[in-house]
Amino acid sequence: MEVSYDPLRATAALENGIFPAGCPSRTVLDHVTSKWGVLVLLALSEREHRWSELRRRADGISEKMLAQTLKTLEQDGLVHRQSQPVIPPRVDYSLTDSGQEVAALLVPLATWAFENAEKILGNRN
Amino acid sequence: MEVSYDPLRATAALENGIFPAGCPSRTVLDHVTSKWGVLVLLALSEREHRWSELRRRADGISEKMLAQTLKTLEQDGLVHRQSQPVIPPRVDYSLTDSGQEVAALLVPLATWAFENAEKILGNRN
DNA sequence: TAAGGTACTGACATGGAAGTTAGTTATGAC
DNA sequence: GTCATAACTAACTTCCATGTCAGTACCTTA
Repeated sequence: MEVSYDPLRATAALENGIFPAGCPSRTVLDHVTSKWGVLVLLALSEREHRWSELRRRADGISEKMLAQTLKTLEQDGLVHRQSQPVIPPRVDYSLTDSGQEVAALLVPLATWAFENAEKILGNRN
Repeated sequence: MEVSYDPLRATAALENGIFPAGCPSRTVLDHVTSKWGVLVLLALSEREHRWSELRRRADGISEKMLAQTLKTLEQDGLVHRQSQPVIPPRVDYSLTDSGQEVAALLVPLATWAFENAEKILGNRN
């Protein structure tokens, strides 16, 4: 998968007023940068996960929030849900092509946060 | 400015359990991916802005939220605040080096959101 | 026989994020 | 003399994201 990024179009997009309030890009941005959305996308960027694995990987998430987050991302076409009719139930979640695109952009961001966390929060004292 | 990104360290960071709950990276990530934080960083990635300019650029933001967001980003050492002792007051905000680093990662994300918003929210019907 | 894993859903509660309104400071414009 | 402006702060309120708890269906293991 290749993530294409044309700086000219980027500039055009951000040029005047950035995103007006209520514009769809805001909604999308909110979904993918949401507290739990980021973590789920990051986990899935590595490999497919099943429900219970995600629950452990996104440390601290409640079941309700995991369900909600996955539903949103699935509706957005970023996450693919595949349930197998077995007992006990087994559901696998993976990224769609679009999902892979965002995840690829999210990973460097998370890495940056991880590497700079100390320095940044250190300023605070 | 060059943003260095070493995929090996990235993998190490994300390898086990991603970010544990309550870990500082989560806080940092929350700051830079917050609803208004993203918009402010994007605006400043272009050029220095004064308060009232940011207020217009981050369409829909309240004064309270702008103040709060800027204060957080300033404490994090991502945004530099320079006030001039003139009447009426004039305060300019710009990115620090760290700020430029994150902003550089945020721009492609925002661009992606902008370009894919229609497609993504279109799924929804 | 009862306890536990799996993938959920729904009702209810709450805390923190966000909005609203008003006030401040000092000056220049009318 | 009073209105506007710029960049805020503080108090109060509202609302939504999130948490908590309970329940479901079916099977496996102890």
